[in-house]
Amino acid sequence: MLTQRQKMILSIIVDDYIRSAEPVGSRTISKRGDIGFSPATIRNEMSDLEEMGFLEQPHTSAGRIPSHKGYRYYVDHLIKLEDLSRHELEVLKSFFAEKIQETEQVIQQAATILSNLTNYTSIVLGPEVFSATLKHMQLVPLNDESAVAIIVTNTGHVENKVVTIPEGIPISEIEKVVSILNAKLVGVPLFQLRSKLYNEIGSELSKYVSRYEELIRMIESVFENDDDNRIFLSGTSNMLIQPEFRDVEKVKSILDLFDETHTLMRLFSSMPEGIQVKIGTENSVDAISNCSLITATYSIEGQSLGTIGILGPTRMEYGKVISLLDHLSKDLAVMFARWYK
Amino acid sequence: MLTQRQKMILSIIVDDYIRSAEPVGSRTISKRGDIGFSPATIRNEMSDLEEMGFLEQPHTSAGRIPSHKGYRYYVDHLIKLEDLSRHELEVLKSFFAEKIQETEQVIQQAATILSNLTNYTSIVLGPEVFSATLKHMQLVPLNDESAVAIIVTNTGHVENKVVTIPEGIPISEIEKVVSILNAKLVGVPLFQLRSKLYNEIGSELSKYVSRYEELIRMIESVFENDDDNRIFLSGTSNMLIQPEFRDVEKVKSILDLFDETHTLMRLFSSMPEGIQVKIGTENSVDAISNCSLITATYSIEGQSLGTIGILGPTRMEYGKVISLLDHLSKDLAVMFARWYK
DNA sequence: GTTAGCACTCATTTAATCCGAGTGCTAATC
DNA sequence: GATTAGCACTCGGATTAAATGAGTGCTAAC
Repeated sequence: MLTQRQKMILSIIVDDYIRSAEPVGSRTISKRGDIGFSPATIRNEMSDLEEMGFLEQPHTSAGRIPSHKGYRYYVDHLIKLEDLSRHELEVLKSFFAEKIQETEQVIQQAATILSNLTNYTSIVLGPEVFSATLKHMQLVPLNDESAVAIIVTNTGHVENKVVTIPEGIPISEIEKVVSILNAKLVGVPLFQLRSKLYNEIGSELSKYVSRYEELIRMIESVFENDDDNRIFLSGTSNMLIQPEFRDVEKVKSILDLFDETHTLMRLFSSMPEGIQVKIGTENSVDAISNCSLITATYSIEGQSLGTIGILGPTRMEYGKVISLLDHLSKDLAVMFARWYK
Repeated sequence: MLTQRQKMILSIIVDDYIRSAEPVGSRTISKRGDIGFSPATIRNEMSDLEEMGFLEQPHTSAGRIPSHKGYRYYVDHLIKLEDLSRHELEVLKSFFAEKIQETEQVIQQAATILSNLTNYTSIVLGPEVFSATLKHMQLVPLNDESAVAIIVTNTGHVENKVVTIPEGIPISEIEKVVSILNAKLVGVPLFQLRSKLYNEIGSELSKYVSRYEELIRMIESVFENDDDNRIFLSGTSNMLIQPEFRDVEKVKSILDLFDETHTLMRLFSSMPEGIQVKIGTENSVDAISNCSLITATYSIEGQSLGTIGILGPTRMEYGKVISLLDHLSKDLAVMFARWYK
């Protein structure tokens, strides 16, 4: 357990280092008006803090910087959440004042706003389409072999896929199937579609349509939604303005990661609900072991829809970013709730 | 007009500099087996070439590097197009062997392949949807106020947009409009839709539907397609591996550009047909004044559909990249031609 | 026209030195 | 016992100086 004074010193070091990116020395701390201890005292405390693993020293004659453990303690116990600035509130307000109808646009914009306000990289995972329910489905034949299958959800989201029509099945038959499906499946959440398709619809179809298995397999392929384009990045180049990444070698692997949508998806969809702070190696992805990732989920009625997040150096403005994510995620939740009503 | 020997020397300098990124000296050139002139002679020629503006010297005691004008002359007169390597052919072949049905996926993959094979950044503009013709349109009501409008083209492309339904117009009426539109507009190229809508359809509609102007305005908004998501990048971080961009300051503005989809769209859609090479400041965009951009359009029956391109340092492997783009653009053209048949 | 020779230039590398921020320890002080 | 003043010590970074060497331009000879 840390003494009050140790906490205060740790807190000052973290704050100072976040601001300046320079190791913090005992004199600097001592000179702060509200301290009232000499550098020597501070040094003793810092030495203890280092021994306990909260601080480290880049080299003997440098000041101290927080270790991962130090950041963790700071985030868990010492952090002061900052209120949003007038400007930030302004930006958020005007964002939600706009009447946007496209989910994709909203998400893209949210990402842009986050990266602009923080000067870090933002990563936003759009609302999961799975929990939406089927509003309408349709098949538009393109030619003899293929057709576009279209699914519309109650949230206004449209998924489409080009499918190959099983040979020798007349269009009329397919249309019959689609109209049966529409009658049976409208209102069903997408994630239940596949099981319903097999369990309840299959037998039903067999009455009206020959060779329904092939058709079902075709339709099933439509329901396999690809999540990959749910993810949006903004401010990727902000990574470069951080002094710790001034060296090209060190950013390269991070920027490479940004190209790997799939890894990002995996990383993000594994984030638990609420606000999460992952510091350095707490992240499962190697490329960002020198970064911190803060995420917040937005949800409707306890059901998490998607995730917004900020990636920056471990030396990140935790207080500010957490407040911002908290605020925005709640606003997004409200907005989607109204939207999906 | 350059003498044969000057051309040879310029060519060697460009090739060597492209390979090594180091200024090329007279001794290096002289030592090449097939030259047969002493360094002194080469120096005289280089001095002349510099005076003519084809070469420049980073500083007095350094070798020469090609100027923009030098690269231009090289590309216009000296370039040796390289045949694709076995490996490159292999990759392209297996790409086109896959049966992919989604335009978006094809384009994304094409971008990935380009950046992987070249180690530069690739930028790909997907097929213009404008030249496709309308296959089907539909309106799916979500609730009393809004609906999803869906357009399917003969190429299997689906555009959708959430629209607000003008107050007090019953669904039945809207459905009537849509069915009229379907009857009249199927087969019309998308770029003609808006004019047709006003000139031919307007008067027709007025017979059946009251307050058709509002409806037309609503439908028109659906036809305003946003091009912004036609563009795909890959290998953006490859910019960092170029020695000329080892300095973070210099890449920052380029990476920033990659976030500005809109500028990229403008840049790309202004590219003329065929293969284009823009060297350094020939590019209208400031951020890439130290880069070269090579683009190739792919087209069906003389009608250009989209553009594939490679962005790299001016010190780019022109011969290799041009061959690759040429090859891939033609393959894409064939593929889409068959696809759209 | 070509080339050998030579003086000259200048970025880059290496080494030597200095500087100062910061530490750890000890002894004196509160 | 906690705090602090004092001091020797450490070490990265900046500064300077010298050495290196790749490359040039010019001139005179071939």
